[in-house]
Amino acid sequence: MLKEERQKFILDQVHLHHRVLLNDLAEALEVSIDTVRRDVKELDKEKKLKKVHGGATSFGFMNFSKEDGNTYLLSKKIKIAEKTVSLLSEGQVILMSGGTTNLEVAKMIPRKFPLTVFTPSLHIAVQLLELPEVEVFFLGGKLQHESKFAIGGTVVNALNRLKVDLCILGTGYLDAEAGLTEFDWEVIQVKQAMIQAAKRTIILSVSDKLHSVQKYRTCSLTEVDTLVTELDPMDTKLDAFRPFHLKIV
Amino acid sequence: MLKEERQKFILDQVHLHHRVLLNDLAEALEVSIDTVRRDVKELDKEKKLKKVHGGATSFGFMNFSKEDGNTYLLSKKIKIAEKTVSLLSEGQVILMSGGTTNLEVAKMIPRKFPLTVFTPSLHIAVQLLELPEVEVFFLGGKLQHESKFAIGGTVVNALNRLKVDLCILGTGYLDAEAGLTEFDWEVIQVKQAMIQAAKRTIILSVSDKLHSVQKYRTCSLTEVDTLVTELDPMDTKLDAFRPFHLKIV
DNA sequence: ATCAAAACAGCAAAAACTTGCAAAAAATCC
DNA sequence: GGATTTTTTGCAAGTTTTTGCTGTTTTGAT
Repeated sequence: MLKEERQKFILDQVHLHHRVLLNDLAEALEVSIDTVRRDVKELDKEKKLKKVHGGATSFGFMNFSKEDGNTYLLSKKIKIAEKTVSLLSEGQVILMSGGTTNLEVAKMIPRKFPLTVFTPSLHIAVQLLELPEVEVFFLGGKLQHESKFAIGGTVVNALNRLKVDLCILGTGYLDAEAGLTEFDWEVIQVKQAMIQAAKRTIILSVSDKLHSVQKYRTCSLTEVDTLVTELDPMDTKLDAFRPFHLKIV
Repeated sequence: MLKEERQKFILDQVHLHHRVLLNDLAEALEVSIDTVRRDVKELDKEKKLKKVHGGATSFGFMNFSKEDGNTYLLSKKIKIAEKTVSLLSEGQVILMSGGTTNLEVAKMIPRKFPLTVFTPSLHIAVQLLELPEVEVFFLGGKLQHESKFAIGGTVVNALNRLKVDLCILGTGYLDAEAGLTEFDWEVIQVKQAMIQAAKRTIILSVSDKLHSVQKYRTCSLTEVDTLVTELDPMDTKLDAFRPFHLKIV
């Protein structure tokens, strides 16, 4: 294998997952950790990535720069993604909806973490296919143009015949009274079926979206098992959600 | 063997695989490693490729642009795509398989050309979603990691319940005797179901793939209605395919 | 403060590269 | 055609690069 190939692989991985561990790289590339270390050092010198203790990250990652509001939001989502991934177990069969937060979860899953994932989201599917140990099943149906999300009877029917360990709902607006709400009725149908098909449901929400209500209701908070935000679980902003039997992470 | 031929071969290999090892070249060309080294050094000086330790890479190798610098093949595929699009009618319901040639077709469809497309290929689906007038239905199933193509019983079942105007088969190897062949058995199953579900079938093939045979057979040429290549329909290279009731475009 | 993991520095073996050179092949000239 | 020049090719000796391993130091988390 050429050094250039190795470095390209490393760069691809960094861009794909925001961060990588040297150990994982060494194993994936079948070279010693020293070689990977040297490669990363070089790439760092060329400003292609940022070397950190134990691994490497892409630029803009963990950059809490105030000027760029987007990176700020991104870091919140990454925080959520980290928490979410830590809730997964190897070999689980899970459902994942769409949304950028869920996309971060997909990016954060370790390279050799066996999993079976069903999803109606094109973006999620594409991202997950980067992971060799993840079996990806796409829930086919009519695709929405902007969201790249599959909707319609086909999806719901497929979900009705499914029983999985876990459902991870990405997007969505959250409110203690109104529960989980959406502005798209078609998406509601799919998400409801997803919740039904799963033993446990996790919802991910950046704190900005808490206490906001949309047109249609997906479910009440009692149907949800776990809530993941970027906040400390003890944060007072989350008090409104404590009356439900939620595990707050 | 002439030096010129050798260097042409080297360039072809680099363009095809984006990288080559000097050792492989020396073996393939049956010359000493020094000769290859000198050739590569020359080509590097002429900026035709980039010499690296142990081999050579094409330019843009490190640019993670994904789009290959396979320009000569690409131009053929674009030619095919143009011809194919001209065969479509507004409002048709069609099936599209995967492959880079079909991807060019998807890129070539005019922005306001109403169409309904069913596909098991992630790449094709993503591309088609750029077109506001195209309704995209994804045939869900288990996704292959490299090809991003949905396979398995779910796909085949969905196809069995479908009846569309047209099926456009992208990849695949073509031979007058052997018919349409593939190296992946799972993909065969899906393609066969696609052909069954369509009234008419068009196959796209760059002339390089004509007269090549793979392990498994998708169908015979009698089941196909139209063959699109980048060649002139009267080209003698296509003579072998005329005995069938094909429309050659 | 402690301890395990990660980084570093130095070293040695293997692979790749360079240079110089001579034989072989090709081109040129008479 | 034959001699001569030029180019090309393969080989050998010496140099550089790459890589994995050793032991040591640093780092980060508890």
